[in-house]
Amino acid sequence: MTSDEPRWLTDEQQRAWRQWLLLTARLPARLNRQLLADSELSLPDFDVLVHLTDVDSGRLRVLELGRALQWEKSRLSHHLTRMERRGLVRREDCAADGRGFEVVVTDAGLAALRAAAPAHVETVQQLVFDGLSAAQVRAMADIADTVLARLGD
Amino acid sequence: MTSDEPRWLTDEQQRAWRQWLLLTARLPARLNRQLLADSELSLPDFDVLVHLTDVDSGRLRVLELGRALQWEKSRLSHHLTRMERRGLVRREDCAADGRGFEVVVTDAGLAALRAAAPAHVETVQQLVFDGLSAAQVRAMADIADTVLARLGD
DNA sequence: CGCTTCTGGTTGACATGTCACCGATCGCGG
DNA sequence: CCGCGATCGGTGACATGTCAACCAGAAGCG
Repeated sequence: MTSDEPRWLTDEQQRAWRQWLLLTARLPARLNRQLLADSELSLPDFDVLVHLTDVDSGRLRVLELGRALQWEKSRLSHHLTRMERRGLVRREDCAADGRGFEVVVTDAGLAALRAAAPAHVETVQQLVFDGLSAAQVRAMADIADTVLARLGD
Repeated sequence: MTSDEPRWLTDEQQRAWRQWLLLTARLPARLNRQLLADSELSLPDFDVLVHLTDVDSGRLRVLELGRALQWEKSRLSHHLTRMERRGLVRREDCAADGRGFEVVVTDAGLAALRAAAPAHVETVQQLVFDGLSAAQVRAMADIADTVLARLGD
């Protein structure tokens, strides 16, 4: 038996896979370009600020933020350093745990987010949701859920 | 009328969107890690080699390769330089057009691709397709087609 | 032919992301 | 209280990706 023969993709799968690869490369690139052109924020900056402002306090432990974004800690650390240098967020010592820090949105960060959001959301609407039926949106969420579950954590 | 009020995402859309963002961040990262662990290739390397070996001659104009991958030309140029340094591909002058180059897979590149492919395909199967129904695979392709069409080109 | 413009591709500076490793603190068992 | 592994987070070196500027050959046009 050739039981160790790889399970190659069927034509259907191959087509879906290649299209998906193209999409995951091009859509974020496009959104990033739109954000940079219309605001002071990059797409990663935007993500960080969205998650921070999701919470009332506008303040999150680095670890919590990392969990929400699902970023590696070193990536997050580097990015926070860059955002801190630009005055978008601030690190503050954490009273409860001497090792940790809390990340706080600054006024400038909040202002930048508010300025960037409308055009960004409109772009997402136009590029993605305007073309999809409600059923497709559900399918998209289901597919993402399924695969994310297989990725673990 | 507040006709310039941004069209915020509905809850359904918001959920689908956030899951999709997570997926597009984490799945490529995972695939890249698997490739690097099990072979000499990164995910971008793999993409380049797949497209090159798609053609019988194993040789493509830089421009053609760029179109197939949908990469920016400078990204492709940088990446080819790195791959050339590692002996995976070779640039050759193009007879038909003095400005252009042809990219050729080397024996080492071909060997690396053949060595990396089985484990990579198996990983894609396990993480993605084993969890999805045939209908979901079709939905995935349709969604990708639709959004790619809206991205233009 | 000679001039301009367009095109294929490269380069350098810089932003982003990853890996491997470090250092401090916490928390728990002895 | 001490010791020690686990946890929180940062750092440096490096790979990857982007933007803008550039250069050489091609192509159109007088």
